[in-house]
Amino acid sequence: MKVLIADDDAELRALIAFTLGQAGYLVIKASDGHAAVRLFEAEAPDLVVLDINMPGLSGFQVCEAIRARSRVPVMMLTVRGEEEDLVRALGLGADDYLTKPFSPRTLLARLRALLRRAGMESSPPLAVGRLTLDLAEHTVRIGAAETVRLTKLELRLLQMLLANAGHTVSSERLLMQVWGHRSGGDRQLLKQLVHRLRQKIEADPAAPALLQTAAAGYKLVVD
Amino acid sequence: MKVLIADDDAELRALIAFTLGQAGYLVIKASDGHAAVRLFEAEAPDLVVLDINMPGLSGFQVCEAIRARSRVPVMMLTVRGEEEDLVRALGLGADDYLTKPFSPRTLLARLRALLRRAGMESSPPLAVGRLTLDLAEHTVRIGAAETVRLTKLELRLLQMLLANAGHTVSSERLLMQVWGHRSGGDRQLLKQLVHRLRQKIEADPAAPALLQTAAAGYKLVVD
DNA sequence: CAGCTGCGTAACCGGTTTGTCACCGCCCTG
DNA sequence: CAGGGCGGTGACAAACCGGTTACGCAGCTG
Repeated sequence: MKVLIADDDAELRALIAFTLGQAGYLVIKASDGHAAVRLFEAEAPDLVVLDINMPGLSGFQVCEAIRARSRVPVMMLTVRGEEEDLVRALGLGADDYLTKPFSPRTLLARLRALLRRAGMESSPPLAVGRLTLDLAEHTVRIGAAETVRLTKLELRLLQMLLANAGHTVSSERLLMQVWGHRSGGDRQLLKQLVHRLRQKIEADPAAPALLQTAAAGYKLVVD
Repeated sequence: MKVLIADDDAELRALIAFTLGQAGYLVIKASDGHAAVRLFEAEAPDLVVLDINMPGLSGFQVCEAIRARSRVPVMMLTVRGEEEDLVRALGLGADDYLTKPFSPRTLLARLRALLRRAGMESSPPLAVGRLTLDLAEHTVRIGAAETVRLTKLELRLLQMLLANAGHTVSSERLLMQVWGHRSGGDRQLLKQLVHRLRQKIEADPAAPALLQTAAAGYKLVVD
């Protein structure tokens, strides 16, 4: 699931990106309206989060440009009390909005509600490097090879790693994201799950090329 | 267009009723949760506006009761800063919410956006591939074969699958769309319904050609 | 009232998935 | 060099999942 974030406030952008990244979304960032439109066309995100006040094109203009060619869900960010903005944004085809300041949790809840409404079926499989992950079908394809069926947990694990492709993800975080809670002791589970996943996706499971062990965690290596 | 408003604040209720009345909606009012549920059943409104804090049943409980039997759009009203409430409301199946205080204009804009969205979804193609679904008659025809009578639930299930023909629809989503239930243990129901539907529409129910099991859900296969 | 239909519930079966345990080899350190 | 920590591996049992059969209950209808 690819999300485009457009906001000129670098700090807020980073916060949102971090939150969504944690939740398993792939995040693309833009710091002004022109970049947002460009990235939208280049990356075809599944959801767009737009600040209204931006240098260059305003959020309104970006929203309009997006709506001219796509019905992708758009969430607008506004400052409190600018009611005119809301009416205008919704009129332009935005699907929802958030008033700053907001908490990450609220953002996530609203965003999920939006995606649920939009029908997640339309989400194209997310691809990074040679890996193509199809969330709906629970499958991966590696390069041009056969597609492989994954179980629920394997899918979640791979999704997390893919969302942070190239970077190490700590065991603790994986444990948290895949199983939801659980205290420290359960390294064994992760060990097993990684093992099972490697059996499925690695050409030579004994010498992992994709899912590599890193200090205190694992990382996905893509070209 | 009939709208049910449930709020214990008489003044706010009147304001909303006036606003919506002006805008051409037919308004029904309830001052507590029990009345809301009763009126909902008696009047079958097209949209519901629910305050969370009400004597008798809370907005949550009313929302739950409504979702148990209908997919009508629900908008919740909350007081500012009760973030827990928002998350919970959206989790219960509410479609949108407003934070008090809000202006009539905002309410109207959000409400229209909601109806627009709900309205969009009411245009599923009736015929896809070899399948022809007749919503009014509660029947399907497969290819040139006999038409088959479907029950209400079977029809809804098939309608959902048809709307996403060729793509997997998750069990959770189906559960939600067909019964209105919040996701939970009720996989049994879906299992049964799928079984019964297969008996009716599959040439060989033991080897489904149309309604296939997919990872974490089902999909309709059309040529 | 008897029978039918629609639908929720329970129980069972076989296959898959997941959790657990035991053991291995490697590296690090005392 | 012995021992402990850590990741990888294989084996096995428990839990889960989808399909199926069976039953119960409510509402309708002749």
